[in-house]
Parts: sequence; structure tokens; C-alpha cells
Amino acid sequence: MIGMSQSLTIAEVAAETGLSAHALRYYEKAGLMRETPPRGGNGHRRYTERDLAWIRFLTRLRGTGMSIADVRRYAELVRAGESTTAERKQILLTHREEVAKRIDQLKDDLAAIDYKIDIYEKLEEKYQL
Amino acid sequence: MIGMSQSLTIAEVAAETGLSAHALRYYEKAGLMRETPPRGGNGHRRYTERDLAWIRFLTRLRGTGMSIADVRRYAELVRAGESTTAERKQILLTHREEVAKRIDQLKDDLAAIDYKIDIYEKLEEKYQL
DNA sequence: CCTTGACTTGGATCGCGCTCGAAGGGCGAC
DNA sequence: GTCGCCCTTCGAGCGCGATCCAAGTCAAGG
Repeated sequence: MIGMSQSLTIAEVAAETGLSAHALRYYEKAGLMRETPPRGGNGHRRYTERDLAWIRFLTRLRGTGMSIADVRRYAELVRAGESTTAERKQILLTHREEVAKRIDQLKDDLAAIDYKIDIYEKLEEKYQL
Repeated sequence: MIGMSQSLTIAEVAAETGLSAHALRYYEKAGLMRETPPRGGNGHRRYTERDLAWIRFLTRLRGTGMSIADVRRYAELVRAGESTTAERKQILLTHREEVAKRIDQLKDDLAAIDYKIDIYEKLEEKYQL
């Protein structure tokens, strides 16, 4: 069952997002989806564009180091509705700061690695003279 | 036994590096040290400044996502001596590129998170008017 | 019909990187 | 001496995040 107008199969979503079908089911079971994708007549998942957008965002949260548990917390708040927007924003702000720190740390580490590379470079020059 | 001139206890190294004493022993067993720290008369490890510098660098490698196995490979090359500098440099260059990519990805993710935060911000403004 | 193949659920298993605990040695302070 | 503390080795256990397996359903094609 391909495409079916505005719904995607799990294989299609896997292809689109880079996640495995296994991972997509796992995330759903773990409560990371904002809403459970409805099942078709055959019991197969039918992802909407909305689902896809959500998965893309949760992938960013995961990719920046947010734990499954914390993403679930965020997803729960989304499910809980409008009244939770302040807390959601706070979660993102806190996470945002962690990511910014992580970037700074990585830059620093990168500089240290580059310094080492430079030493090897100079070692080569020396032997070529 | 504190300090003892130019050697450090495992507890001191742990304090300096932020690693646990457990982790330091684990790294050593896993072959991540450039050279095994010598033992004192009581069998206790005595780390040199050289060891400390190495641990700091390996911490950067680990912190930037290099696996234990890959750090071990690098450490093995260091132990193998001068003839391996070209390969060592190559490992660092390859890793360096991965780290740079990771930073770019994180920046991109950060922008997406900031975008979301902005949406919450605007939502608040709307309700305050 | 019967196979093929994508999907379903539930639970077991895995890899990584530590982390912890047990059992014991050595040494200084009281 | 014996208490307390830091160290030793060895091996078991843990948390996380998937990943994989088993058994089954369903639909389409030959």
C-alpha cells in the first residue's frame, strides 16, 4: 500500500527520516509521538504529514542529546494541550542552552585536535627538509 | 600518599580530569593509555604529568564521540613509535572532519529549536495583547 | 489456492561505556 | 593493635537506545 493520498507507510517514513521502521515503532511505544498514527483497515500505521513533521523535530531533539525520557515528557505536554505551552517553552530553552554549551565545547575540542594535527604536520615538514 | 613530587595518585588524577577512578582503571585495562602508569611500592598507580596530558587529550577524543575502540587504535599507534605518525595524523584528520560536521549539524538543530521557541514566544505575546 | 512481502505485536537480545561490589593489602593516626 | 581509608584486582551488573526475532495477519499476483 503506497502513498494513499495523504498518508505514508512506515517504510516511507523510515526512508524520509532516516530512522528504521523498528525505531519508529519503538518511539511510538515509548510515548514519543505527539499522537499515535491511526491504523488502516489492515492494521498498518498510516502516518500523516503532521506526524512526519513531528518526527523530524523529535529527531532533532534526540540528535542534540535529549533523552528518550525527556522527549516523552515534551510529547506528553503537547498531548496535554494549550495549557502546557509555558512549560514546553521552558524545556526547549533549557535544552537550547545545553546544546549551545555542547557546541562551544566541541569547538574547543576541535581546536585541540587541530593543534595535534599541526604537530604531525610540522613533523613531516622537518623530515622533508 | 599525596603528590610525592612528580607523581599523582589515581584520586588526584580523577579530581584533575573529572573522570572517576573506576573509569581511569577501566581505560587502562581497555588499552587507552599510551603507557601503563608505573606502580609504587604499595602497588598503587603513580601517574606522571605526561600521563595526565595524555588523559586530557583522550578525554577530548572521547568527548567528541570517538569510540573506545578507535581511541585504543590511536593509543596502540602511539605505543608503536615514530613510524606510525602518518597513520595517526590521518586518524585525527578523519575524526576532525566528523567533529566539524557534528558542529554544523548541531548549529542547524539549534536554529530549529530556536525557531520553535520563537513560536511559543509569539504565542505568549498574542495572549498578552 | 498458495506464495510473496510488507506489515503487526510482544518480548528477547545486544553493544557500549561505564559503574559498582567483593575481597583483600598497606599504612598512618590514635 | 585496630580503626579508617585509600588503594589493588577481577568480575558482575546496569542504563540507554535501539535492534532483532517469532509468530501472525492481510492483500495482491501468478
